[in-house]
Amino acid sequence: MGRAPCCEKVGLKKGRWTKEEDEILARYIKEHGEGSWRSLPKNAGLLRCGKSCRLRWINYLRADLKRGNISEEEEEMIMKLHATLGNRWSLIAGHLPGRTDNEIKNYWNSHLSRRASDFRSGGHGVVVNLDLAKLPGGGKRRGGRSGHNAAAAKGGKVKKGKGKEKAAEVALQHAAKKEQEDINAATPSSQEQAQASASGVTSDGLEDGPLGPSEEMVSGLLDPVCPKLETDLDGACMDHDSGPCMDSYTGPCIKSESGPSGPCGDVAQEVGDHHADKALEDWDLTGLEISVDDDMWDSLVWDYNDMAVPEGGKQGELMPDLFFLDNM
DNA sequence: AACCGAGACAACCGCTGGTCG
DNA sequence: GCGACCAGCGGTTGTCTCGGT
Repeated sequence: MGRAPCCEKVGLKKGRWTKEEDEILARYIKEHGEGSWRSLPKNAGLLRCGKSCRLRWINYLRADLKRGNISEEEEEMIMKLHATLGNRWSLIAGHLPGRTDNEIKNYWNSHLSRRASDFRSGGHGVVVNLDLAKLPGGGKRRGGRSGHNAAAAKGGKVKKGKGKEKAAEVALQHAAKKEQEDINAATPSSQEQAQASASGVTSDGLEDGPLGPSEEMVSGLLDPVCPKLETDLDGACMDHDSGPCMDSYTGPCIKSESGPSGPCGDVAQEVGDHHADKALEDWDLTGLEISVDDDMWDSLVWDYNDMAVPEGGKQGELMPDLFFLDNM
């Protein structure tokens, strides 16, 4: 059967919005506020679907939107956030005031993904494929409104985001820190990198754990409340029985790879620099009810490619810091 | 000047999760 | 507990613009 369409499509206008329609919509929202998108077009006298109105408002008419080119800082931020969040454009957009998910998504698809792809295809750095589909909730589409968003929709202004956004925030904080630390650090030799590569952080043969990590666990790792990893590991890397490398990486980033199941779900991170000795001092598992032996690691899929530094190339050229895996 | 292809961006579509009756 | 409704998300498609031939 399928569900009924979200709105009667008969007689509804599609395609580009006219200036008049924009004015009507903007005026109506100014008077009545956002929300009730389903009834909005009817009440406002627009021959548009509620969804269309919402999209138009969010992506174009909102007063707080920043128009114009994406700055280098914003671009870098997008790259970083994408490394952490994958194609979660709304979360990424949440960290870029005045930018919409649609805008960022378009920008990524037309600019950054190619850059990242080009960089990767040049054999630069290491690719770590983190299969978010293996994470509960991680690989799934995050449609729907969250509870707090629902609350907001009911009238209250509730700050968006919980675990994943927090994760992004912390990741960025650490990225900034790491960037400062790493920027002067000696670039490890290819040999060192090869050693790092040989440390066992590979994906083949990895068995999926019976249960993946809970979203709370993953978020918890990056949660500012208890983010610090502390480890008694001597080595920089956890082997793949115990989990992904917890070392500090810097390097170029990032590619989103489409799997057979579609574009979302996989985040491939290009990791160039492998600071075998830096590692873990910043991380503290204290307070997290997990251990490095936890099953959660088993469901992460790692795919190391080439560790070689591009000839004459500088690692970190494209993306000087990588933090998600650092934090893991 | 006309055509064509690529790039950029706006909008649509299908699906999802949360809420509510 | 269930289903309908709703808002939101991300992928995809459509349209416009611009540069090259």
